[in-house]
Amino acid sequence: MFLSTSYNKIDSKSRVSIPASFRLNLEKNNEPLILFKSLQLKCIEGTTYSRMQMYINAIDELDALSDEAFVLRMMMADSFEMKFDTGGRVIIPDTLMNFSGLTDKAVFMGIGESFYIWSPSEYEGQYTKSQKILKEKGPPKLILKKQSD
Amino acid sequence: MFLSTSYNKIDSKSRVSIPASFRLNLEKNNEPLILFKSLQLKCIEGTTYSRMQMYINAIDELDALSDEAFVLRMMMADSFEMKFDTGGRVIIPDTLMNFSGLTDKAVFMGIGESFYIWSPSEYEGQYTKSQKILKEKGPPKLILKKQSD
DNA sequence: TTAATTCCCATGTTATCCCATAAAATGTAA
DNA sequence: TTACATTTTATGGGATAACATGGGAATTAA
Repeated sequence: MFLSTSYNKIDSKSRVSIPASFRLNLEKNNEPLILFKSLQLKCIEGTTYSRMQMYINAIDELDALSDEAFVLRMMMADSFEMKFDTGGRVIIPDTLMNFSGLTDKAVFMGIGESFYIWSPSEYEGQYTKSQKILKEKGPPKLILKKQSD
Repeated sequence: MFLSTSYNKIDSKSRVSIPASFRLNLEKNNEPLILFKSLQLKCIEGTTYSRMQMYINAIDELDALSDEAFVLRMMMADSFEMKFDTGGRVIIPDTLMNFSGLTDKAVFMGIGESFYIWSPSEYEGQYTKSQKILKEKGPPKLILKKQSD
């Protein structure tokens, strides 16, 4: 799974190191990395090939002519399979750079099954927001159950 | 299970020994250790990989746009998988050190499925507080039941 | 040719590994 | 119980490997 947060530099060639622990997680499961525009937030989302496959399968469950299916198909069109260089870096496509407002620094934020890539300023804002929610509403009440897969 | 309390030193490299009994509990079940920011308290929380996996699974069950999911994702971003050196130590990430106010001494406090890491002063305060509540309200009334999983 | 892209190697920093020692706990025999 | 040996823990420091990053050569596209 993808955990923890790290700041990495984006160089003049749009190259950025994917955090080693994220890479390890992908290699361990022999999974290519997919980057795409987040549907809810102003950031890039990264995940495994097989989780992306689950999204695609989910589209088939929807009414093919519905707005939801339309939006999801558009998301697929803005998805990219990444290739790593020998140093563990990828080149972020321009459309994703522009969409997320990335320039020279990227914040990688592991959220379990996937991760977000933010511009530092956008990240700060979201983090503050989460702290505020936590303070106002308290921690989420969860019923944990052992997974069954 | 994580039980009992112990004080350990944090050295200049931010290394600290995880109490042997905690380590044994992890090794016995072949579980990696995860450290993360407590949602309620000013301390670090430690738990098993598989328990963290349960939290992640819970995210997918929630509405993706809900506040609960948002806070849980941030919790993942503030979580770290630890690697032990041959002496049973881990390096505590800077963000966790700062968040919990740790400097050169850590108090490990086992609470069953997970454990807390406090700065000594914070620990003292919490301990006194719990004693006070106990004195004022008396012992909590519990309904014990055998676990069924 | 001129960009842009891919590949490869160099570097400083940081984390990880490995060995040594000290302290504590445990065990054993008188 | 005492005295001593053995094992397990906690901790310190230095060597080594890994990581993030910069830059240049080779390759491809326009």
